[in-house]
Amino acid sequence: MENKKVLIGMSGGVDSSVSALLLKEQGYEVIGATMELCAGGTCCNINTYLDAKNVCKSIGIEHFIFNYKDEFKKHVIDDFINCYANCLTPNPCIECNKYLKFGFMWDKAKELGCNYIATGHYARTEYSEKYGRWVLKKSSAGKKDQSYVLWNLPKDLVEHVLFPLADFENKEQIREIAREHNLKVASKPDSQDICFIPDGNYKKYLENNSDIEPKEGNIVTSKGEIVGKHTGLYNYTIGQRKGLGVSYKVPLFVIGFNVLKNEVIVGEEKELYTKEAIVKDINLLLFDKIENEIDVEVKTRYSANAAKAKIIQLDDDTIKIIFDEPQRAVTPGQSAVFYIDDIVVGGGKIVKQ
RNA sequence: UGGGCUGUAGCCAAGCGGUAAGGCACCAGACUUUGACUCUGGCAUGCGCUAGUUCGAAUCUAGCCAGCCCAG
Repeated sequence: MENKKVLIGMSGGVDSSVSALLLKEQGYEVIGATMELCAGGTCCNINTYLDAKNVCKSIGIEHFIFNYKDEFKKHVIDDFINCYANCLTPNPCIECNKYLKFGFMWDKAKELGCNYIATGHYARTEYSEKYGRWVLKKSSAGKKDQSYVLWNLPKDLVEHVLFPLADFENKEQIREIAREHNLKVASKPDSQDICFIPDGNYKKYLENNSDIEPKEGNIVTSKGEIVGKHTGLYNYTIGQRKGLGVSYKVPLFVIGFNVLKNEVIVGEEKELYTKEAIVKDINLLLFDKIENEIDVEVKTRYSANAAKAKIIQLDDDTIKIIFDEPQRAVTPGQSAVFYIDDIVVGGGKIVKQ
């Protein structure tokens, strides 16, 4: 008999609550799990647990709370701090998905005898005849699609992952379902900031939680002209325009850093475009290895449009991207995710432009 | 001290007699994994100062002040 037991990660929000409900309606044996990740975050306050527990109670499933604070600190927060300390712009959600949701939580699922793990992400998994394997795909949600933040989940896990929201096109439909079933979280606002920095003030967070210290320096143009002062390299990301406090003939954007001289380098918009990029720490989902150059579409930021490009695997851990058209603000630390049609080929972390 | 030039919002800058363009910065809102990008909206009753000419002046005139350049 098929094992239809699934552990679903529940954040106490609308998406994961409705996901649990849908799985139950589809005949799965559902267990809800809420991860305790950090004290005081939007993901981990007392209401989070209560909301999740209440939802589970009203749809009639079991609910557990698991403490992963240490793991979260080690794999997500420390990485986040490290990135900023090295002038990289991190995606903490990607680390959290890889290590916590689709790592430790999967271990827990197996312990509980589950064959599946589920989350409320807007993404899709399905078996592809063409490729002869389970694939991760974009959801129907268009702009809300979250396949980008899932590129780093373990390849052999794809067939054990369920995304009940795969076919929904917008969040209103999901809220509607929640209302129909009288779930109290139906109107809960979307989360958006980084969960462990609820006020969005990551500058203050870094200063209070790491060795990083504000160290003033010059803002210089690519030609070496000093145009202003910065408040510490970690406060800036490539492509940034606002908050420089520099007035110039044309808008200036951050185009790079000179770590040795503690300088932020700024330039005009056209200086933000690059034709090539190198990514490391790659994870390939669709193929085991990329033999030759292949044509894909690449997203270099969560909200960026996919751009046509060729990718070449240089070694086990490295891929070179050559864009058909130069791309704006390709930023070290961010993930590049490759797609063929709607299927996630894989991805990697951008190391240099 | 003579000669020349300049003085418009935090910065750059149009206007050159008809009732203050624009860009940058900044602020607010939308969007958002990013105080990122993008979008939308806001931002000089006043044009170095003081008099005058005029129906009307940032625009013309006089004096003054400040800065820059050249000469000494």
